[in-house]
Amino acid sequence: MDSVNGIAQEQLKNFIERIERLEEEKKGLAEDIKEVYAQAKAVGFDTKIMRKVISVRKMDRQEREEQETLLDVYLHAIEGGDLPTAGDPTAPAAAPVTDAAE
Amino acid sequence: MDSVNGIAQEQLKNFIERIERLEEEKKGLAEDIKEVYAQAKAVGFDTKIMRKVISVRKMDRQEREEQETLLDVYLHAIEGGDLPTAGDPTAPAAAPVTDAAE
Amino acid sequence: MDSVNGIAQEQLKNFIERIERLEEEKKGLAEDIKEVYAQAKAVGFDTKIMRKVISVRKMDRQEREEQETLLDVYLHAIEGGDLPTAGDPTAPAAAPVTDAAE
Amino acid sequence: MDSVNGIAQEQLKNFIERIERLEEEKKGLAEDIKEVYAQAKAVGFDTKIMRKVISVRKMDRQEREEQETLLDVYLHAIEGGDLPTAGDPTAPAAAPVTDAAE
DNA sequence: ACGCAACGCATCCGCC
DNA sequence: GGCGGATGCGTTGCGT
Repeated sequence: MDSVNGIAQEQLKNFIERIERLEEEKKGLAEDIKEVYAQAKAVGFDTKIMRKVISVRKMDRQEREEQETLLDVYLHAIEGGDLPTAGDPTAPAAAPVTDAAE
Repeated sequence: MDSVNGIAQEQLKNFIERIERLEEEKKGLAEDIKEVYAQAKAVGFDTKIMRKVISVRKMDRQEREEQETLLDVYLHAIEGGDLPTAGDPTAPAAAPVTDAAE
Repeated sequence: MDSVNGIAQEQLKNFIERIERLEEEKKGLAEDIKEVYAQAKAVGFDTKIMRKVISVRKMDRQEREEQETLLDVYLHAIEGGDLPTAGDPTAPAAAPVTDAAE
Repeated sequence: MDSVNGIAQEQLKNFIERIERLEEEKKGLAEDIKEVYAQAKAVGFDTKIMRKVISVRKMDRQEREEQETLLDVYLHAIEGGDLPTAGDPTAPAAAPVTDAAE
């Protein structure tokens, strides 16, 4: 029993150390980012606006991805044979797919 | 004028791209961390407890650091000569209140 | 229907007023605190150091609390019977890593 | 000298304890506020919207206050005789009045 | 005017 | 799928 728990303990220690290591690195990157902002400010840029710009660009990217995903869903629906009977005009190929929207 | 603004614009672009790059990496690390937790959970560890352990260890470290900087600040105050001559009622920069804590 | 919405509205009004009242008081306390610092400064204390001292003491308290809750969480895990029978490799909720800290 | 520093220490201790006490109360109020939001949520209100409402009302109040202050400044300027020669359109009634700022 | 710290907000993850 | 809690981000205010 001792050896078993010992193994578990060793495992746990490893997990925790890995996580702490990764968080260290993450923290380091956060500091790097701060520094870049500081540099930008030092040469006269308005960091507040920069942040806005970055966040907008981020949203754009997210939006693009969402649309790609949506497209994938459509393509899948077609391939999968979920396609409504061809020739039936009342069954739109590009139907709501409501859950994808939410 | 065009060239001047062009330069600034170039600079800005560089700053923003650097930041976005760094944030990408940061995001990657966050994902790595999540994954480690997932692995730990998969072999039976309680992630909630793990998180608690990690946060406590983190606080330990932070507290040690804080105390060090507090000490620095004391020393600085003394060295700085801001310390009034003893007997001057207007003065002690800040006496140790350690015993008051308990 | 009118009376129903009227009731909800009344309720909402009460909630909001209570919150606003509480925030007023909070703001008042913040001002009191500022004032105490001002007094201390007026008689020659270094407020920067005072702030540091207070923050360190705060961290002390927080750390103590965190450790207590961590302990609780350990006990809970044990009591809860979630603890696997010793020898079950899938199991230890989270063994004490105290020695790993140093 | 010992007694002098002793006095200062006592004073410092008092200041710090007063501040800590006040911060305790502040924290208590913050918790109360959270609780009220929780209650509101429990009976079906959207706390996000509530927050918006409260912040808008706050801004309104601030705006009103700003305007009152501005009015005071005007009145002061008139009473104080800092008023530019009447009839001179180039000398704005709302001139800097720097000391009013303090 | 600057940097720092507190606050509130939005997001995300885990739990129910 | 909703809810609560935790984390990280951005904003504001304070002190220097």
